[in-house]
Amino acid sequence: MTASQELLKTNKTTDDKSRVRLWLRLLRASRAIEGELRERLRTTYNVTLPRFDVMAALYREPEGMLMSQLSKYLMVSNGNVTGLIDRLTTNGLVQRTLRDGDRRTSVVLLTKEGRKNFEQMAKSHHEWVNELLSHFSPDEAQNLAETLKVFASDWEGHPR
Amino acid sequence: MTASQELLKTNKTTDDKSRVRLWLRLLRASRAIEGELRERLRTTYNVTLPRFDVMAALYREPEGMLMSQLSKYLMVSNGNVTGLIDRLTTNGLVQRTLRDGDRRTSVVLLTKEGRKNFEQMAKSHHEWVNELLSHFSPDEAQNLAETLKVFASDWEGHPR
DNA sequence: TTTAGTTATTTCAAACATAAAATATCTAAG
DNA sequence: CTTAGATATTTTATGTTTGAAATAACTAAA
Repeated sequence: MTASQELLKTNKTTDDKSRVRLWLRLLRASRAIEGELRERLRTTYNVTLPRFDVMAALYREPEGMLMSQLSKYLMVSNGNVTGLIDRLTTNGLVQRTLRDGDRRTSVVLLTKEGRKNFEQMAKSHHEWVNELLSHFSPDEAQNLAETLKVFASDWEGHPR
Repeated sequence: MTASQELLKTNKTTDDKSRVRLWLRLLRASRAIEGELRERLRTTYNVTLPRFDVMAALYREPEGMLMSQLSKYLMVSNGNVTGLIDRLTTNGLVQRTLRDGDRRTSVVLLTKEGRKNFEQMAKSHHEWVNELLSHFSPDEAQNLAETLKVFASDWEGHPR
């Protein structure tokens, strides 16, 4: 075996292991942060993480979003969004409106109460994230975020 | 306002935004990868991701694990593990044994069929992860993994 | 216009997940 | 020995999530 073949083999192996390890670390990191945020949202605001996520998505779009847009943006199934919106609607935080000429679609948006409610939570959420990621310097955070950008663009369109 | 105060303020702001952005990217990345692996596991092996995760954990411990160890390692609740193990047991992939002198605990381990079954899936899983993370070079992957190590150590013990 | 195919959403069944309460067992202080 | 507290697991109620099937509405070709 030549030196370059040896190098190639070595790289392949390192490669394999390092990527799997990276994936496991990535998964553990997000589970840890997600779990902590979930608990704080629950104890502080009596809200679940999925509901917070929905409200965060809707807050960014004052004009509202289609169910399918929400589903794609949050990367969860359509049926899942239906249930979440149903429950948020029951609580008066969200409302469905029929605005298009398209009667299949319903535009979902935060109610006034929903916006007010979210703004409070968002402030805490913001601080918590900064606390939980305080290990990273601003520069590190920026670099890391840039590195992870690929996924957003590469896979955005994947239908579920 | 002095120059240093200005700088401080600027840094604080950058800081805030970059960390939140990092968290959102991290979350999107793991959701994207997780979703893809979930689908491939389902279509190829007719297994759910949570069950795969349990089997992966047990595979690393031929002597078996306690329910509480599993729960902590996978970062999910106790009750959740009970259900997963129940279903895996029904399928003959996992078994509970009473080995200790402690009758509260049950040691869970893969059956022979479970091990054989997992080994097949693990091979594909390994390849898939390498494919899905192929955007990262081995060096990048290694560095990134090292960077994310903090979470494993910082939060490992957090009870849920 | 009719209708075949597409798109948007909901419904459904099963599984997954959480948090709190219940159960069972162990441990150790008195 | 008794019992108060700790530990390990399961049970329960509620909510989340998926994937497939059903429903409803739109679009465009014949």
